[in-house]
Amino acid sequence: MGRIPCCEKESVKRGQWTPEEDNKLASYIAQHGTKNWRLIPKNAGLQRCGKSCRLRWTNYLRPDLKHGEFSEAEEQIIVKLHSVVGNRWSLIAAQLPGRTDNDVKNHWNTKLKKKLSGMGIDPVTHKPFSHLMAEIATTLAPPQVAHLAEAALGCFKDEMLHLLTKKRVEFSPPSGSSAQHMVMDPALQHFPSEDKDGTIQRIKMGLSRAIMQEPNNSCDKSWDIMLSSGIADQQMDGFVGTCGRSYQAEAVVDEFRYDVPNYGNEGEGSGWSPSMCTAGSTCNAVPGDQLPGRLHEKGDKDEGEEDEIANDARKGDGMLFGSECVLWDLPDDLTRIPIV
DNA sequence: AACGAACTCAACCGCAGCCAG
DNA sequence: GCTGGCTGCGGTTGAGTTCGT
Repeated sequence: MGRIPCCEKESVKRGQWTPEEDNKLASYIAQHGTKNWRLIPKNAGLQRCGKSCRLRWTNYLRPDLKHGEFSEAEEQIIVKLHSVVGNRWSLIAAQLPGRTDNDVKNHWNTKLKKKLSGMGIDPVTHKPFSHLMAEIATTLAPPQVAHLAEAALGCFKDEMLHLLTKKRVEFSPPSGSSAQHMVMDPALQHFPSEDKDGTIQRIKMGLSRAIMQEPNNSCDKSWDIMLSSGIADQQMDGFVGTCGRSYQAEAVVDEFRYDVPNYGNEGEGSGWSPSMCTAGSTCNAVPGDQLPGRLHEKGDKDEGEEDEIANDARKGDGMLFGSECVLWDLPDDLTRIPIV
């Protein structure tokens, strides 16, 4: 037994609302309120489905709605809340007076997701991509890696493709860098980079290769995933290097950033908050320890040791230091990946 | 100037949860 | 406790607009 439809599809109008329809709906609701959406179109003299009326009212006609650009403060709130509650748009919108869940959802999908991706942060987990790559390559046995890699590929594919196809980066390792010693599998160098299928194939092959390799140098492996998949030289703009391989590509990070007072990006963007870290992530930042996207390992290092590693990282231009791997041209505390 | 690609956002769809009977 | 109807929610679509070549 199927559900009865909310209205007869043949007799209802669909698509854009006209000003006349808006007027009818708004004036009816002003008089009678929003009780029983099924009856509203009938009583208001509209050839619309009740659901359509409700949507029109809640997303557009409600007098308390704010129209226009999202402010930076609103964007910060969305990012912070999304890192905690995920795609619970109505919950997020409830914290933004005058904004609807549809507004928030659209803004996230069209703007904020791309901004985060451009910063090298996975908009799903709010962790740096590099951290996720490292997790894939280091923490699991090959059969599990295969599954996780497949899942991750699904999550990132769109962002990767977007960046890959939007802007091709000329890739020239700085002279004297260890990058010059890097050998790339020739078989992987000839994928047609503008072809989406080719791109997907490259990504998949890179992941497959990483899975097949011995897990003796996990940091190299995470690099190889990106390198052999063709991501590193085309898409990973702003990638400074990893594990003894140092590169400098054109930074793609735009005006939006997790800004950190006293942290090298002074004066840009607005404040970082530990709440931007995903719930359940490795982030254990506390107020006063405001480091962007930092991969906090509770109790893994004492302060002196941390400082030492941080200094080493600064000196070393993206090398492998002790048990951590510096992956991104972002503030170094953001990018240090503890190697499991 | 023309055309195609990319982007935006209003609207739709279908599922899930809630609640009254 | 079960059923049916209503509402809310999140994902998706597509028309209109803007941008790039």
